[in-house]
Amino acid sequence: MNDKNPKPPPDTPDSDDFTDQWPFQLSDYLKFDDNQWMNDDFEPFASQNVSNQVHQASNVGQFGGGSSHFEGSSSRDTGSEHERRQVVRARVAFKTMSEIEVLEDGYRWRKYGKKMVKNSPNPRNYYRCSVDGCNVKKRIERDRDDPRYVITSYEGNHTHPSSS
DNA sequence: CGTTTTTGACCCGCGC
DNA sequence: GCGCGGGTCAAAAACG
Repeated sequence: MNDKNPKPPPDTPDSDDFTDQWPFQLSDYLKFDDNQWMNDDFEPFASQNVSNQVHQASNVGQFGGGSSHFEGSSSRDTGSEHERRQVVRARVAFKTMSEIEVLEDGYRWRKYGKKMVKNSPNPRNYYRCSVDGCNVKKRIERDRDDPRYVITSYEGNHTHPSSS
């Protein structure tokens, strides 16, 4: 299903223009679904309780790293102007085989949107960190080819300690 | 009571 | 210029 020539990732030289499009296709990430672990600096969270669900998270791909913090005040303007927020440079994709889409990672997430994927009865859930100051986003979607698989994508770095 | 969830509407970028 | 697609926010409701 993905034997087609994968488009070479632009690698995002230094442009922070990838506001809403991944350099690769999700399929590319799925490539290392349950095989490799390219941990770079990521914090392995789920290492505590994965007995029920089938584990096998995929891995993490960290690009750039670092420092990121998005500038801008914590308070958002009321639509007066477009705040140019610098997206954090951290994207992670996970493919997990579990009936539960919301895998516990030790953080509290607040759902802020649900969207139906076109051509697929699989809804896409958007989560955001509930902690004030932390702008980590989480996207959960089911594999359209294998509904039993769940694809979790993380964006950003947590700047707060985990609860448990 | 606080927080979260839920659904719809709205916005933005891009394509044609 | 308008439409499409995706993403986000917002208000109200549901829940602990």
